[in-house]
Amino acid sequence: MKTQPYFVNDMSHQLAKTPSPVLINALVGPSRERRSGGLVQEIVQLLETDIREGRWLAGRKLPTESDLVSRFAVSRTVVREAIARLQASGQVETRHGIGTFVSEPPLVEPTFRVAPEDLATAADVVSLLELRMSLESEAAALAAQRRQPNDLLQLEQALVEFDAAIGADSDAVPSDYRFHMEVAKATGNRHFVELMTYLGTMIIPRTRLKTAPTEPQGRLAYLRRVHHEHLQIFMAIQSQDATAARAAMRLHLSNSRERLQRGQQGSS
Amino acid sequence: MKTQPYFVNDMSHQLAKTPSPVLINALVGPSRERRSGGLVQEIVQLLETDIREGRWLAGRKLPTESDLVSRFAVSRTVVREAIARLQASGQVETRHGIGTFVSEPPLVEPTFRVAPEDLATAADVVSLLELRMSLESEAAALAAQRRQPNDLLQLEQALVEFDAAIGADSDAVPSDYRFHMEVAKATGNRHFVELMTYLGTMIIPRTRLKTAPTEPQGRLAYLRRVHHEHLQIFMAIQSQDATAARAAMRLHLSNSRERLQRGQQGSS
DNA sequence: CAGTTGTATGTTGTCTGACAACTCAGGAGG
DNA sequence: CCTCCTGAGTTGTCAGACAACATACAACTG
Repeated sequence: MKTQPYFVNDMSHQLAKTPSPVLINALVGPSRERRSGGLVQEIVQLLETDIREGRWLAGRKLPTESDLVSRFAVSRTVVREAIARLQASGQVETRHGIGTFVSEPPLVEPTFRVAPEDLATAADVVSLLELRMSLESEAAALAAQRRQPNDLLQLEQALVEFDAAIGADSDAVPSDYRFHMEVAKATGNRHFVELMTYLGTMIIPRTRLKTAPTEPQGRLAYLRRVHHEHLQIFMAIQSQDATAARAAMRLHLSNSRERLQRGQQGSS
Repeated sequence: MKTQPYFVNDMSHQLAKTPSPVLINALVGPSRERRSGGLVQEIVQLLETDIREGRWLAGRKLPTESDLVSRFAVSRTVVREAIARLQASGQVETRHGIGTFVSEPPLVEPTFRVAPEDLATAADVVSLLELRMSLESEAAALAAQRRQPNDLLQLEQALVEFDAAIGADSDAVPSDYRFHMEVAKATGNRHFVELMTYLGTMIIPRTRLKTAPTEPQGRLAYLRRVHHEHLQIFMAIQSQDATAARAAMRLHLSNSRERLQRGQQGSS
């Protein structure tokens, strides 16, 4: 205890300001006794709840910075950083020389998502595969009815690509994926494409894990079968036979499902 | 010109500090000649691009605040507010007494969404309806295979509800929606339920607009037909006839589509 | 009287300097 | 060897000042 740490001795100002956080905590409630995670965080939460509960509606609302300073008994620095956080999260908007305004609530768009945790077990993947079956078999039927010349071209190219990937012993998953995407595109309905794209990004990483540990000749036979099934789908689409296309796609995917359920492979 | 405006005369400190923003702009390039939207904003953008382009990867990375102060020739206030913004948007994370760290990229979860703008025309709604057809016809088939006793109960209840709504001349859309949801639930596959829920929130507001302006007796006949179609679906599910369930649902929805395309009504 | 200009006031933006709290590494002392 | 203390580095908070911007209103001008 020979030397006091650097600058401690003059405590006068500290005595003047220490009450502040305590005061806040008293107002907030007995919950956060000691500062946890910073003063700014506290202020942010207070302001957020005020906004969320509509105490200040959209429009010219927030008190001035100096108001907040005296209300919360913190320095302007803290108030400003808190406001900066609110700005960054889009809850308020401040205009130089005028004030800070509550912005319209972002109106959280509902979306369809599959949580990655929901793909942990094989059963999870199967249930997603069922969704794909419903989607893709109908897509195949629509594609058969509506395919344009260019669609056929793209499909053919995807088939060639897949075949080449088999021969080159390279990764066939991308070409596989592409074929299915081309079918979706051939429907002429954007929604099929977009939903397939989403499901693809969700599933692909999984399948790769499972296709890896397979003996070469087993893999080859498997890929040939997949290619053959793709071919059936393609021919049905080419001849504009919606029913056949639907059936071929359904067969293809239900084969995948069986393989997956047997715990072997999981590509589409 | 008797009194100078408030505090102008002493320019000494101003001369000392004015160079800073200019200096920044010189470094950044000739683009933003005059300050536009605040210094903080500038720094935030600079830091963001540095992060996005991986100049500092995840881990202990960001220079200290005083480093940034001298690098950008701005005050620590600005640097701190810039960092506060980055924190709020989750790009960095700072630990008291240690430093500021680039956090793992938020890994923007891909999602499936239908932009409201994409539901403007009747054709848009039809293309979404096609998605529903693919989804729900398969859902009906799966429901027929797997329905539990409780599922049948719920379906029945939805039918009764719909029938009551017809008689009471009240809004039948919710009960209609409920029936379709119950079918999805009966699949035992969460994904069908969730996707249907999403599509429902997306579509419902539209259909309501179109079903409103209809003459009463036309409305009655229409609802009776819908009810009958629902009944067909229910019976197929009850008797575990997957094929019939699929067909009935397909018929139901393609009827809806035709009505919609004729520009008459748009309920499911 | 009407329109413009100047002024006062209030607001947010930025700068500066100081101190406080926290963390870690390294050395003194057991 | 282990423990504790110290010191240096870093972020957190405070306080006060000045700058830039916006608005209302009085004063001036035609």
